[in-house]
Amino acid sequence: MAKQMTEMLKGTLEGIVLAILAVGPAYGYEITARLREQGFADIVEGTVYALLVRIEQRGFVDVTKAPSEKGPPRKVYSLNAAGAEYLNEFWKSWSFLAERLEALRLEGK
Amino acid sequence: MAKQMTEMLKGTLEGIVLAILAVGPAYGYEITARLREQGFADIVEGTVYALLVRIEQRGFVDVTKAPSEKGPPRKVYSLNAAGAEYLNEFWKSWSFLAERLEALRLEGK
DNA sequence: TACCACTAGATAGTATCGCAGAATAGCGAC
DNA sequence: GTCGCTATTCTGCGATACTATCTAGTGGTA
Repeated sequence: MAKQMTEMLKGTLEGIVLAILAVGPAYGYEITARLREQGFADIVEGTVYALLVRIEQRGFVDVTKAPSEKGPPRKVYSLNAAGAEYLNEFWKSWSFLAERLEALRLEGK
Repeated sequence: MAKQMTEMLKGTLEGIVLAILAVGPAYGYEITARLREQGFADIVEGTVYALLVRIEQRGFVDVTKAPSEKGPPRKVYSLNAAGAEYLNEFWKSWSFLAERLEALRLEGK
């Protein structure tokens, strides 16, 4: 993927993962796989796990353990109230940015 | 500013500045002022100057000096062919991200 | 003179992402 | 029963970009 994507993801990936969790609880491995399916082919697992640790420490998600058929137990994350509010702020920031960029794109041609 | 914006700007601010330069040549102080007018109130000048140095070193802009009525001479940046192409790639990355996020936002409610 | 607006830059600090690899845990084959 | 495979999580280092704050030079004005 374009190297620009790497930098663009900083700050947005967090929102993306929170948005995924807003749809329903999920665990790290699953989230990574879902991102890959949706076209974020180059997102490394380590990145997702680190992000999950961060949002857990900031209290945006609740965590439960669930057994897996194969492999270590899954850590299932679900968005809580604080996380939902933070996600809402994220959407505001994103909307602002997207509007500004759309305006610039039109202006440029 | 929401702290989210700071991280979100990484990778996008570069595209924003290039898009501004696509409209017409401009110098650093002017670009900063224009960003502030457009709602990016908290972007500090040092950020813009550092960014301009980067895109100059990567060969995306041509630079000329122009005298100022008040103050030191202006460094006027204008987008060249390489910069235009890079900006085009930026728009592609941005479009992809914006589409994915829009889909997620709809899915979430 | 002193201050303000304009213009450019430098330094140190912080946060996020990529990469590579280790660690853990269950299941089937041999 | 141990070897290997898959699923799942975690960790440490390096690269990059933005912020905050400061330095510094020019010219007009009170």
